[in-house]
Amino acid sequence: MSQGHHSRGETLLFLTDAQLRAGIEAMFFAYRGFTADPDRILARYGYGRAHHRAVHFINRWPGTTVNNLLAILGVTKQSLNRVLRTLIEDGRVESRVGERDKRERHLYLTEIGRALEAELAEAQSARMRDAFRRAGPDAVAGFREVLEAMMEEEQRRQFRGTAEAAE
Amino acid sequence: MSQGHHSRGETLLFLTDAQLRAGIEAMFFAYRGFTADPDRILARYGYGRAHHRAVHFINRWPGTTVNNLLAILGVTKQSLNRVLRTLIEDGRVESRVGERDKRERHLYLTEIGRALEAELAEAQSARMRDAFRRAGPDAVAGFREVLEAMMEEEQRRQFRGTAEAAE
DNA sequence: AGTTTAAGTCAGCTTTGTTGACATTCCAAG
DNA sequence: CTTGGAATGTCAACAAAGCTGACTTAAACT
Repeated sequence: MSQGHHSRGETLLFLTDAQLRAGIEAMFFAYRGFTADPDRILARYGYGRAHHRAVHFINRWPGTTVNNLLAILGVTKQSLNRVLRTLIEDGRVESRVGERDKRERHLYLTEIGRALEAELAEAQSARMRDAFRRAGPDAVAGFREVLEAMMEEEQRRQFRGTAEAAE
Repeated sequence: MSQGHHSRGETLLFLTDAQLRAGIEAMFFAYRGFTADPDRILARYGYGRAHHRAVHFINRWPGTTVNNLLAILGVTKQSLNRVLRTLIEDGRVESRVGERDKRERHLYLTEIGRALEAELAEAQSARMRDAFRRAGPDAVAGFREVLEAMMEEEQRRQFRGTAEAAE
């Protein structure tokens, strides 16, 4: 059992198995809380988490192509397509054939699509804001650092892209 | 955008939409990284995330009953049962009739069940340890605080239970 | 004796992932 | 110019893992 043996001049962390396991369980429980509010809203519309993710990232990058979205979401195109199809049928997403390259489809939220996105974002932001307020500014910075360090390399690059585009 | 502004007193935080959205996306990407390694291992055994969760918590609380596990995992018994049945058939989990109350089944990992758990835990811990080391001790404390604040009330109580039992 | 509780089963449905096959479009080599 | 391959997106079918509802069995409680 890895005794967290301190060490190094720099990091000097006692990381026992118990601490790591607590971190793992915290991720599990927190992620459930994180998705709970949107899930309730989505259920009212007959949507699932996959719809939420699509709507979120289309809102984030209007005009993105299906392929772009695939790379961000990390699912197969067939899986994304099903979700996209229902959103388009319901008039929440618009798919425009590319002008330069007609193979591509550019995706946009419609008026009611934006309304849905706003409703979901507000619910999720409220919980995040609450958690941030309770934990305080220093904790928030640490939270972000650890999460970023936990991503796969490719996701980290994507995240940095979105995060700085956000400022 | 979003100047973090540190007015103290309590926790005055300026939380812009961009900051909150970055937090939301960080959770999304980090959770994917968090589950990526175990997913690869599970696939080799023909298991899924549901099996991982069951094995994790049975290891955590040996002798726990089916009902306990249901409360922790937050799924229906039909759903859990399917997973549990395959784990028992494969000889990774043992189900013992309760001595005090014979209606109950107490769950334990077998030798090979513990081996699987250890393999999964090691992979997930490695990434967590790495993230913790890179982010540093203060960041880790913040990470834990924010995650705990993000859980639903009931999950938070459960987590505190597991976390302190861990120390 | 009658009710409640714990566990499990059967059936059927939904969401969201997967592969495989296929149509359309673009582009570049011949 | 044509043609063959790569890129993009769609359709079909299947699997994992959630869900609800109805029910059984055994044990415990009152």
